[in-house]
Amino acid sequence: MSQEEVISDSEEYDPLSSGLEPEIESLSTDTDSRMALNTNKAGMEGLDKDKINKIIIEASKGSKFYINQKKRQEIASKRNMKLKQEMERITKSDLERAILETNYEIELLESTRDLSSIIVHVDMDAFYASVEMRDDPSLRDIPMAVGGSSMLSTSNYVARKFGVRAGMPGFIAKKLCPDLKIVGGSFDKYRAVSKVVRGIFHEYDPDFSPMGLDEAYINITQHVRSRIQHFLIDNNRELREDPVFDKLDICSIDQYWDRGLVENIVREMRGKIEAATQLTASAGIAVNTMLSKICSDMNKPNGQFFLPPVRDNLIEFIRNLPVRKVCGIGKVTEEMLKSLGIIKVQQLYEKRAELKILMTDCSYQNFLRIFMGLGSTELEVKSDRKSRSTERTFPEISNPLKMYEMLEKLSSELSDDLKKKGCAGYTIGIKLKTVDFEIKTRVMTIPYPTNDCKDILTCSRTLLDKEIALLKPKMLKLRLMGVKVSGFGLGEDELNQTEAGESKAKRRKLQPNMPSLIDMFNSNSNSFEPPSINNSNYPLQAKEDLGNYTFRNSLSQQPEDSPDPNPQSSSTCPICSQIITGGNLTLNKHIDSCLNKRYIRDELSPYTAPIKTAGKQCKSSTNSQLSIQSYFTKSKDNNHHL
DNA sequence: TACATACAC
DNA sequence: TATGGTGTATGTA
Ligand SMILES: Nc1ccn([C@H]2C[C@H](O)[C@@H](COP(=O)(O)OP(=O)(O)OP(=O)(O)O)O2)c(=O)n1
Ligand SMILES: [Mg+2]
Ligand SMILES: [Mg+2]
Ligand SMILES: [Mg+2]
Repeated sequence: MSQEEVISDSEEYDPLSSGLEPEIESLSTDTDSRMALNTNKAGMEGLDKDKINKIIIEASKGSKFYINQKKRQEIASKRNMKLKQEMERITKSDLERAILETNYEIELLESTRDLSSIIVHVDMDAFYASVEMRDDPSLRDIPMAVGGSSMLSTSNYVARKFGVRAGMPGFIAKKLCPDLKIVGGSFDKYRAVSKVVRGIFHEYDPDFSPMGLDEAYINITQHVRSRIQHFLIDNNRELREDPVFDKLDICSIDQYWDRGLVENIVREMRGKIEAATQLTASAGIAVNTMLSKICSDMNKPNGQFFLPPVRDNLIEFIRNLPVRKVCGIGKVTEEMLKSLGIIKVQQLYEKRAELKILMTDCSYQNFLRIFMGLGSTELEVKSDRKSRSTERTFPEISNPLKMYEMLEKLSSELSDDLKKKGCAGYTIGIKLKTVDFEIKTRVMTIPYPTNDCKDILTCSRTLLDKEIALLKPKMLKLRLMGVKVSGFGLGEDELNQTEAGESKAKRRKLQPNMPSLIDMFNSNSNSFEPPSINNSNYPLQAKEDLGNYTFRNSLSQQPEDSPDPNPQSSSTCPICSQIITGGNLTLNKHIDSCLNKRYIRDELSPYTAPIKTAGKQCKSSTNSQLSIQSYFTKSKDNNHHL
């Protein structure tokens, strides 16, 4: 039972935990949350977590990945301690005031409660794995997963019993389950299946909202109502025999939330999916997206769960759940809340005043809505994509020439993709992941939108060169590179349609006369970024295929072009463009200080979980401050509404 | 705007 | 031997 006793033999000496902050360290409750098995998934109930985690940790220990996870965990843990201390320091009077405020906000929110919509969340069971099992019967009864030895996309339910799940490296999964069969996937196949499934969703709600390939939110309110209508008034005999009405006593359209009817219709939809694809789906039925999403997991696989549209029912339902079940609350938020003593949604409610004081308004509002069981009752119209990107993991690269080659491939891919989609953006970015799993992103904005391969390459090279220069004399060792274009503004099609579009288009019409990026770099006139310096002293072996890129030389000097400057000369800081005199030592010191300004803002990084998940943005709380104030002025006269 | 972080699938 | 790829939202400066 007592874990302290069990782990004593594996306890490590941790230099970070000695000395300075003994009381904080001793309070640490979270040591492995980032590495441990995440059982928040259907089919993973009742596993021997301790045994599985031991294997996972054992297989991971000492790896660069593990070290990085540990580091991040430490940061989050410290942030959580501090948060807890802040909570303990809240004064009684502040708390009382916050309770009054929060109760009033709850009351306002309560008045927005809408139980009228039937929101269904449908999600395919073990999607990729099920497709592969369907197509290869030998996989059907054995533990299997889709992916490779370094990463699994998903696993079937047999494998989940061993702790094997999506996002787990295959080689670790093999340790958990030596008989695990790992098969490679084919995205095209899943996309094709998805198309079929979406066709069925469309029959029930033309405005359904897909989330990824295997799931969607479907508002079937209208479908059910018109189905009743036809059943009641249509003289068509076939419709009168609509089987979903079997043994039900439906005599009015107002009975559209009838449990039997709604469940039959959802069962029918799942049946159509299975008939069309030989794959099973599960569904959740509730009054909003937040709840229906949770419900679709309740009876997985091949099941459905109906949450009655009754306020007290759904509040009881949600409050008994661990906060982690809620979409948008992941590992980090779970741990953060745990440090405040919050595990179940009920405790979210009990600590509402503390949360109001401690959290940003956005997070706090989100927690309010969660414990009240509120969510989106309308599905959002699919909004345009805001960015496109491509990235790749590879065996370590530390030679910049190889990095350039990679950027070239990525830029070309991204450019093709952008052109195919007919979009172009002002902002070009790169993503780098070092072999230590540290992630850097760098972006630059240019004066006109582009989807041109050369432009993307030029910019991404500039950004990369800057990082290389910055890190010198340390070597940049990468395991991943990526390129991204964002800031689309208006797409090509839209440019000439709206009025705003036209004026924007006009502003961009200087394009024909606008110098190309390359020209801008060459002329060095008023360049939007200081010219990059690549005076790194890596061994740069000339390669045949470098000749293709005439702009390469204009972009950044080759190492021999800019040898290490005279130790006494002045140079430009690649970060702030300031001119630094006094040789390399001074320059490096300056760069270090710039680096610190740039990357080390705060010992504790902010807590930044995204709130928006599915459905329409909450229209509520546009002016909660005003509401609170009006409450206080009002409450002087009548505070009975508390 | 730029960057890091968290989350979903 | 080995820990993914694509996209969005949020906090801070
Ligand atoms: N980290 C992840 C999670 C999921 N997927 C892919 C594979 C899944 O099959 C598909 C759908 O994701 P789900 O979360 O719905 O998981 P499954 O459908 O596999 O299982 P479940 O039955 O729990 O829905 O997305 C992925 O590539 N990487
Ligand atoms: Mg699924
Ligand atoms: Mg899914
Ligand atoms: Mg969650």
